[in-house]
Amino acid sequence: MYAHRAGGLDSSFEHPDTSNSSSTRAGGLDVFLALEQIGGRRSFARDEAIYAESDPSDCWYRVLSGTVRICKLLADGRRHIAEFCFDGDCFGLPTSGIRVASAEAVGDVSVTRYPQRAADRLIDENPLLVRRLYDRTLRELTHAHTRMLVLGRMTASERVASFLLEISERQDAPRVLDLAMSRSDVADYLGLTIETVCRVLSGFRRDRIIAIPTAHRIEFHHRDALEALCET
Amino acid sequence: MYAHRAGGLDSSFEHPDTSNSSSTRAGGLDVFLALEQIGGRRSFARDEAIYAESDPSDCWYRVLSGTVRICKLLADGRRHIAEFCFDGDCFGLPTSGIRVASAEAVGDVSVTRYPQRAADRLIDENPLLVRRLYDRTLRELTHAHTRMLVLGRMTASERVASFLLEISERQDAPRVLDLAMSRSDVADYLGLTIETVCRVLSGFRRDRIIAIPTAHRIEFHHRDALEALCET
DNA sequence: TGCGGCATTTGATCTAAGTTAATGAGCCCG
DNA sequence: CGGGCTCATTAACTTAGATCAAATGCCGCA
Repeated sequence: MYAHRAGGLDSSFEHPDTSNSSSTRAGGLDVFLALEQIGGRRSFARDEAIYAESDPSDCWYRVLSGTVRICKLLADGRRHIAEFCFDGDCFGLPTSGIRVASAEAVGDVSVTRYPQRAADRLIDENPLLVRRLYDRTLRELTHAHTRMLVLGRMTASERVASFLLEISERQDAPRVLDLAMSRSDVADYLGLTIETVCRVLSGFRRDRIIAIPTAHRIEFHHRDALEALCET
Repeated sequence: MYAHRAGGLDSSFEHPDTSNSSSTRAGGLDVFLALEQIGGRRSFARDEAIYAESDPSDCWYRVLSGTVRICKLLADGRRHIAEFCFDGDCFGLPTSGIRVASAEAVGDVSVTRYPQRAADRLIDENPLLVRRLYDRTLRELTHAHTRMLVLGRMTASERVASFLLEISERQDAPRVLDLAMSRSDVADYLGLTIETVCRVLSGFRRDRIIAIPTAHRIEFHHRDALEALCET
């Protein structure tokens, strides 16, 4: 249930033929190359804002390296992280003309920036591309539904277990996991507090399910125990 | 923050020209009419399953009347409702070939059923239609992100307030609200228990924010108090 | 190498919401 | 009309996780 790739465009870009769409192949790779052309590269330092909530939304992004967090805030400062984006993931796609969440660099990050107008033109001209974007978004929606189940119905241990497994799958790291984000980011992603995240991790270590050589590195010793915790 | 329409296809169908897409108008209404043609009508009784988790997924649906709930279950029976679908909302759009959630009739429901293959063919032939579906899904994703914030970071009162406002906006009922769903559905939608939902509603009534003439009818007396509770 | 500051961890208490249990209110069907 | 459903409500008590508080450890930098 933690298995997914939130950013599907990456694979679509590199291997368009793996799509199960029955779309015409006319245009082929050119479409995606063209999209790459119109993107400009940007870099952001740790904790820097890529865009803020309520900013006008005139472009979207794709992560080249590093990790990005998508955040929503409540008036009193409570924070929720909707998503972490890794290499190849897209974020900031337009819904209305206004950002409904902010995007921040977790560590140093570089991204490709796609101006909305140019991308829109390209999208309108290339049915295949919309189809890809559509399929990708549908997959993200599925992931969002899984996240809701986690946030709405899972215990602290189950949430942390599902987080570790999710990140390890997305980073394709079955044995050791390097977490770019702080405990506070993890807590805000899981709807918990820093202290609870620490306590659960310490518990897993005590039970020899994981090892924590440094705060940001997790070694999996009994992945099956984590999997058992978040069985649907 | 509760303002949205999860099902955008309804308006797209009826008023395609309100789209902000710069797509060619070639084809116009015909596209949507064609989609309507391939749909067949189905009816389901209260609590009947429209499809189940892990079923093969070969069609999708649009609500004609009644309310549908999209559910996910954990192994031990804990339930989460990802979404309620009302008139005009679409559900069950394909992500993989397997259902990742079940759909059930909250009350008596009638829907249009679109066979996947025929709809896919139509979609591939009509860029405009994909574009609409894409925009709609993007809007749903935004709604999902808001729901995550609710589930991850809001208190019981805030959750219930945001629920009442969300449903009242989606049903376009600013003064009185007829809830098709049970307290248990509401609880599973909000990540709470039945008892907590009752307690919060009773609290709102005690504070004269709402009246509850019958269990399934809510009258708004101080909508602003509810809005204040879920200010972002 | 040692110091300052921040992030993480651990421990002690508190509380919002869950659990358990009893009661009330519709409402269907005989 | 009335008994037996199910669903909703209210109350009493418990608890998972939050909050508050205090180490501990680690990393950058002089």
